[in-house]
Formats: sequence, structure tokens, C-alpha cells
Amino acid sequence: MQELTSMRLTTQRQIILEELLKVTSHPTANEVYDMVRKRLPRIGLGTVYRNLELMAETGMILKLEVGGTQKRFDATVAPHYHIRCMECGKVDDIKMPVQEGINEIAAQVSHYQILGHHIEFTGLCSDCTGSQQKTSIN
Amino acid sequence: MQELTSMRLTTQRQIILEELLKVTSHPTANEVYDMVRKRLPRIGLGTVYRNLELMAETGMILKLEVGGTQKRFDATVAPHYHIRCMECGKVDDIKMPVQEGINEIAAQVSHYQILGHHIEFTGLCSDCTGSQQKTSIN
DNA sequence: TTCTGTCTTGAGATATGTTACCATATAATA
DNA sequence: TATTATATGGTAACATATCTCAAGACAGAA
Repeated sequence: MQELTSMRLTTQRQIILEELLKVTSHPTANEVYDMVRKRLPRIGLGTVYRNLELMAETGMILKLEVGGTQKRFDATVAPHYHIRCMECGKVDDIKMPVQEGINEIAAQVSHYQILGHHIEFTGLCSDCTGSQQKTSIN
Repeated sequence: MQELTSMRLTTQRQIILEELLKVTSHPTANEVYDMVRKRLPRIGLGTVYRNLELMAETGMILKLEVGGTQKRFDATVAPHYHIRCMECGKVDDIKMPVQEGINEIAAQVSHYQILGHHIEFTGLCSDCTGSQQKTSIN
């Protein structure tokens, strides 16, 4: 685990965080790379991955490992849920109350020590509605 | 979308499904490959991927795109939730009632057409408890 | 049966996403 | 500043997933 105190404040880190704070779209590492490169053309993709991972470890940002193969990153660290468009893969926030009780229910029915939960809705965004109709999974 | 009727029942498909039905561990494609290879040593990894994807499309099995970068597969198709061990990555079922109401809540607060949801708990499995302590995310 | 067209497979090539490595550069500190 | 541990950028390596295609297997027609 990375210590917050030992993390140097480099230009790259500042800009990565700034760019992430600008958007609510939960960009992938590669999308962050594209955003940051407009201001720091010589930044390396590895630096972006390294720092996103590091910032997620320290809790500065959130790493979402939701559907789809890529990791996504979110500067909103307060607990909240997400919805993913099955058609285009876009991920948005769902502004609904956090389901407080369900961790306790889960603790009762499993042998795990519960640390948290995440709800991911699947659906069709307004751009993709119309062209597609699929059946609900659960 | 693949038609169920047009899907031939090949030895490979039978064995992939049989092996998947044997376990409750939500194996990755590669783990399925290893399991199946014990009975069909000459099967190709592509065949495993192809057929898992196909069976997921027809609804014979469930494809889980939960935390972690790899896809996992589940022969239990009835709606249910999962818990993932933060330490070893293992995924287990959580036998708790499906939260019926939350799709409607989500529909009200978003512009998406809601198709479903999935809840993923994170925690520490009984094997990993003790060595680690982490703070809850949400 | 044998033929014929279609579906499926296995093997390898390719694509995609991520991490590791290392020489150089740089922020923090004394 | 001079020092030094840490961070960077470029590239290679790796892991996962998908694509391609010739050869094989199968179902239905002849």
C-alpha cells in the first residue's frame, strides 16, 4: 500500500487528477491518457496507468472494475452506484441512496468478512435506446 | 444473437457445460480450458472462448463481468449476487433475495432504460481472513 | 450409403489492455 | 546547491481475448 505522504507532487500527477476531476464519464486509462496528452504530449501511457493505480490505492480516486474488460476511473470517491450502457459501454452515476442494510444481510449468509458492495445497473442510454431491445437478466 | 436451435451439440460443448456444472467457483475462460483439457487434451483455447460466449448468448450459462479484468462464467442462470475476495480474487454466490425494487428506483433517477442490475460484494474469504485488514469502500 | 453444404474445430496469428524494466530526469531535503 | 530516493518515458513483456482459415464433423438430400 502506497503512503500518501511519500507521494511526490509531480506535474503528471497533478494534471491526471485535474483532468479526471473535469469529467463525470468514468474514463478508461487510455481515455485519461488522451485527455492528459493534450496538455502533456510527452507523457507515457505507463505513467498514466501507474498513477491511476497509485491514486486508487491511496483513495484519492476510485477504480471501477465493472463490466467490460477495461478498468475505469472515477474522481468521485463518495459511495455511489453505476449504470452501464450495454450498447456503447458508457458508464454513468446513479444518484440513488446507498443500500445500507445489505452488507449485514450478506454477512449473515456468507462466510466472508464483508467490506463493501457495489451495484451496477445495466441498461440502454438515451443515445442507444430505440435501435436495440434486450431482455432483462436480473 | 445465436439461435439455440441452430447450435450443434458437439462433444466440446457438452464437456464444457458439464465441467461448468460441476463447480460453483465461477471459473475464468482459462480455468474452464484447464478443466476441459483433462478430458479433451486437444481442445483449443479459442473453442472454449467461442463456446462460453455462445452459451452465454443463448442463456445456457451466465457471463460475469465482475471485478478483476477477466470474464467469469457461471452455470447457475437464476438471478443471484456474488462476492469477491479482495485478496485471492475468488468469486462465490451470495444466497440473498434479489432486490426487486431497485430497478424502478434507478429508472426514476436516470435517463437509461433499465434492463437489470447486479450486486457484487467485496470482502475476505475464510481462507484469507486474518492476514489482511482493509477499509470499506462503500 | 455417398454427396453436399454448413457448422465447428484447432492452431496460430493478431489485437487489446496492462504491467515490468531500466536508464534518465526530477522533487524533496538537507 | 548537492544529494538521493522516487518518478518518468520508452519499450518490451505479459495476459487476455478475438480473428482467420484450412481441415474436420455433421445433418439432410439424393
